[in-house]
Amino acid sequence: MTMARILSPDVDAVDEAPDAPRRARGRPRKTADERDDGNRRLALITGAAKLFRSKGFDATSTRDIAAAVGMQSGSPFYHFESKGALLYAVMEEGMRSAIARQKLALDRAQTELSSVSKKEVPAQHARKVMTILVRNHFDILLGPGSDFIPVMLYESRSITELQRATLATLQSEYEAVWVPVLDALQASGQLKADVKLARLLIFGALNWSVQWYDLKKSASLDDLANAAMALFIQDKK
Amino acid sequence: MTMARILSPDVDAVDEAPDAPRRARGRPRKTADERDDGNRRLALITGAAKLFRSKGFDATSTRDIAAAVGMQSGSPFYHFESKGALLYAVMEEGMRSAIARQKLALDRAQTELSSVSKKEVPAQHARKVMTILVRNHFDILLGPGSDFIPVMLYESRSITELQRATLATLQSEYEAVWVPVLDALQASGQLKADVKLARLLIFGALNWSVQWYDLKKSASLDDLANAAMALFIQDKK
DNA sequence: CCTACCGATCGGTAGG
DNA sequence: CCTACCGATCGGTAGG
Repeated sequence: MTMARILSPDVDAVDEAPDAPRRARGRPRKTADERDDGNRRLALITGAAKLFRSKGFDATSTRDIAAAVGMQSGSPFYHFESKGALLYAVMEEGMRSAIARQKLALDRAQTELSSVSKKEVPAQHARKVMTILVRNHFDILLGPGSDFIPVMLYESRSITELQRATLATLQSEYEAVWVPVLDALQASGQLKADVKLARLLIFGALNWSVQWYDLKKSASLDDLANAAMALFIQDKK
Repeated sequence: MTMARILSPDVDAVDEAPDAPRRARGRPRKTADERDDGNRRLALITGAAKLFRSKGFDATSTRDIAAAVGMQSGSPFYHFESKGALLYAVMEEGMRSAIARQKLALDRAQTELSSVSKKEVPAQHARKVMTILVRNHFDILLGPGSDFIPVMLYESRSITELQRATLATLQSEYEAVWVPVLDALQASGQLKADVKLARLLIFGALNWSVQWYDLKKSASLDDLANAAMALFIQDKK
């Protein structure tokens, strides 16, 4: 899990500072406390994400969040400037994690695919990559610990324009991976719609699943991914 | 516009009551006032819809709504029991209007289609009907006065379970029209995915457009509908 | 991190 | 529908 490192780079940086004021050397307690600091921050983000997703940002009080991680009502503000800063932290962490997971999924698939058929028909290759991307996206949206991205998708009204702009950069990074794949699919006749609109519509279809998907009911994430592929991408004949 | 009648059936019913207590016969002022009552109620719903869509339900105060229609802070509660009741009224009106508009669009298309080709290939027919449905759906989501359905789609967390259940009935009515069309498209090989999942994914793709569609930018609603059709529905060859 | 607290806002109501 | 108002809740802070 790279979450903690991504979340609070500053904490790690201070860890080995040469002239820490009143920190006795070799006292393991302090070190434990510091790591705890990061954990508390992370706990707040995780707890907030869960509540923001289920109740919405506005309907969640900072007291709710504090209680969820076993703090008193004022304590979250020791870690975050404001409720909005906490929301933004959830979203940014969600995007960084999503980008990392997408890279990982592609790398994993890359080695598998290339070992099977080094020089495959480009159209077939594009289809396989697209399947990986879709399946991974469903995992990010609906899999275990999937509160961050849904919060980002459905609560972006509550962050500032500047924060939205920063997030947009990360979102572009995430979507950039899809563009050449969609281009290739269109070039081979497997995707008929305008590529830009197709991308928006496809993400809509996937992202909306947050509204209706129920783990306990029938369809698995694999089923979902297969249905989405069958719907969007035509067979190359 | 059938909105007013749909919204407050009770008002119309009382209008001709034989023994209205202190209402002088033939005083046109009173009649005007009563019609105004309906207008105020409708104004509240319309104003609330606009605010709920742009700021969200929780972030909109009943004072905001009152101000938007030129009332004092407590006055909305003369027309609605609670803020939640106002939200629900927006949603229910949105669904009833959407169902009515969908029927209208289909009727209009029906006469056109049948005059051109009385006995058409079923596959071609299904495709045309689907195009009508998609285009109409975009109109409901993004066209003029399109605040009601977006509010219903994105604020349903804030209504009660019972209200959600009632809305679900209306939503089923709306979606029921799509089912045979999708079945026909699948039967003719123009739709490859599982029909139920396809329906959910397609509605997702359409509904998500609320998040990104910008009237001022490039694509028209026709463009959108065409792109969606090209993406989901394959050509019958 | 906790305790104690503040100012602001909010949904809603009584009484006209 | 307006005026005046209430109780509750909320984000946030000071001071330890």
